[in-house]
Amino acid sequence: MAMPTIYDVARHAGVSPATVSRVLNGRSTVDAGLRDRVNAAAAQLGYRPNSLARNLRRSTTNLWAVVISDINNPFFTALVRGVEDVGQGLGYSVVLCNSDENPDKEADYLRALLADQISGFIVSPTSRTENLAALHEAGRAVVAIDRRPRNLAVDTVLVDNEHGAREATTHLIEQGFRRIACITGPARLSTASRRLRGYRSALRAAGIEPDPALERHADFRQRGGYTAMANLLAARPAPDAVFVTNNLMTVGALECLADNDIRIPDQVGVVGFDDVPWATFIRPPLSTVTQPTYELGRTAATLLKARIDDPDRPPETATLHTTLHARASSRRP
Amino acid sequence: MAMPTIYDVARHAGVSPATVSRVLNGRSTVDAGLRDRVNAAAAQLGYRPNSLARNLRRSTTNLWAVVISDINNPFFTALVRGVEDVGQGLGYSVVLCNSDENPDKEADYLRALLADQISGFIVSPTSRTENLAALHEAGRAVVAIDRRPRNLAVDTVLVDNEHGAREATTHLIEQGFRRIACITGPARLSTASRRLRGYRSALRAAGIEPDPALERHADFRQRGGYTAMANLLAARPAPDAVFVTNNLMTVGALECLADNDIRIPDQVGVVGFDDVPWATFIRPPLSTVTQPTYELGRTAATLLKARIDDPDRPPETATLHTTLHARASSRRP
DNA sequence: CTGTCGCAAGAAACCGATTTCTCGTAAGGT
DNA sequence: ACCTTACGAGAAATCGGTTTCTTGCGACAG
Repeated sequence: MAMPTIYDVARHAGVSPATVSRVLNGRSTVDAGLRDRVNAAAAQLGYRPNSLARNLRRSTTNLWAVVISDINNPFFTALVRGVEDVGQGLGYSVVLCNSDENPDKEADYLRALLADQISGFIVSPTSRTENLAALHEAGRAVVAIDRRPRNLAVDTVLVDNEHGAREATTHLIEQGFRRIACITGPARLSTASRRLRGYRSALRAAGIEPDPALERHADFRQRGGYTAMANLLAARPAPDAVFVTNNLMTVGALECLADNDIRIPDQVGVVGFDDVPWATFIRPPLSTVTQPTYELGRTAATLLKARIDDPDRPPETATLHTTLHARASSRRP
Repeated sequence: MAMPTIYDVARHAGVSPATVSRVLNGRSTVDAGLRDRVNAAAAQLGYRPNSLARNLRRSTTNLWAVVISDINNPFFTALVRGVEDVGQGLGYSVVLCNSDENPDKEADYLRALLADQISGFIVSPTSRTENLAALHEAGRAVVAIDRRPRNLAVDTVLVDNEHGAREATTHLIEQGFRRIACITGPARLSTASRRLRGYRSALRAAGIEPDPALERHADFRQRGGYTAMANLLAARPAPDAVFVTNNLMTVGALECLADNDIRIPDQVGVVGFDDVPWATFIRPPLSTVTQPTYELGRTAATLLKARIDDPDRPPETATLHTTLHARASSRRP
């Protein structure tokens, strides 16, 4: 019932607890005979070290916290999976927290976790940088993911948002679309503004002046995408294509187009950012800019480990690349 | 830089650490003047108790572990969110583990977590019950979710799988479909077998003898659903409808039908188990049996708390209800 | 033969809280 | 006025490990 302690093992092997600790951690040379006796005793009793006690003494833990902004978004869950797989391999467990894009909730979580001796943080930061800055100043290992925190030099993992957006928009232009709209996220998030910038720069490169009447900021969720699309449909002259900068908003936009019996791509061409599992089998198949989500998580975890091992290394930004999958939703007949 | 300890607060307030502890936990009566001084000192120093030390002394933690079998499945992530929201309200953090439907990986996780003084476990068990049984025998609070563990009396949260499946199948029959196929999950999982049983019982109730040639066991993933569907299409006479018992396999089945240019519901009617965000806007809209996923998580968390507070209460099984959303994919023209 | 050095292993301190034990003071009863 | 009782608050033990300090033994050099 009660777990055996290191004292039980010591007594059982006829040595001191210090020696047991030394054997189990392999830090110091111990007589081979004693070592075997300790190992045998530990095995026999089914001893497992109490990590609370160990971590209290070492003042660290084997926990990582991942704070994401929307647990309902498959983008973030795939990312968590990447983090988890790497962490697991290195002996860390992952605590998952969902900030819901709410800076106060994020602050609550981080404040609580700060007291928990968590050894590393991977955060998709909300707009308010102070939360992350506080962690960083407290000397904790921090990696920002998906979004670039303003005015804060921490390790960061991003995708090349501007390039991805430019590629998507250029593709629409090449297909002959001219009045191309863009539904992007909250202006305060770098992800949203970079993608918007890429969209605009593609238009300009093709000699089309970006029209503010065709740009919408929504909330990166399904509902917001629906509303923004409905809103765009009322614009005159109406857009003939739309570039939607995340997966959930793309779902909303498609739902809106379906509700209004608008044919894709004849009446409106569509390209979405982020992959979705059903992109290929809906009719028409959906064109997407896919991100290496799982790899983003793995990269963040790797950077976090490097930061923990060497807190003084200069901060690094890893930028991964997106891939355009052009399918029928953006193809001019 | 270094976090202040209870000794710092005590010194600052001119009292003993014991008194600080008493004030902060509100367990005992303390002179109002001292109380205010302690609170002021704690606030001024920004004191947060070190949870490692607290938990070591109390020999418990404020951590819950949720072990799910597929983090890529939105069903499980919605569920985790329900757990997390309740846990957060009660002061628990949630550690997320992904067993990937692999009993060995599950065993590794649970063994590691057992040493971590985790105070509660919510697990969607793989087929091997021993892992869960070990936890239970070690006296830990455990709640099984989504699947009923064989031969193990622990708190369990389920949906009424048999009823949901019967309702879906009956609906297909009422719409005039006759050769109704079923793609279900691994036979060893109660979820899969119960849904299959509900399907069969609906057929029998309508005077149709279940045909083994129309039943397929796959792996609850997209790929498996695709293969099973392809396989079913080769059956002679071919099925005129299919009931798919989870969301990811439904995606695979739909993909397969699309690849083979099979019209839904004219050639094959479709009903899926589990909701998906895009059910309403694909053409035709997808009929689904939805589960109250978020509520499942909340219920599991509530049961877990009750179990932690009273380890001796008799095990309880909560069964939540599914809802059939009949849409165009299952409607005979 | 003796003094020094190295090293293995036990003893004890420590991490930072909570909780039990102890003591002193004030209140209340006779 | 004195003795008992209650209670508030400090001292010290405790949780279970790790790490530093100390000790004792054997080896080796002078």
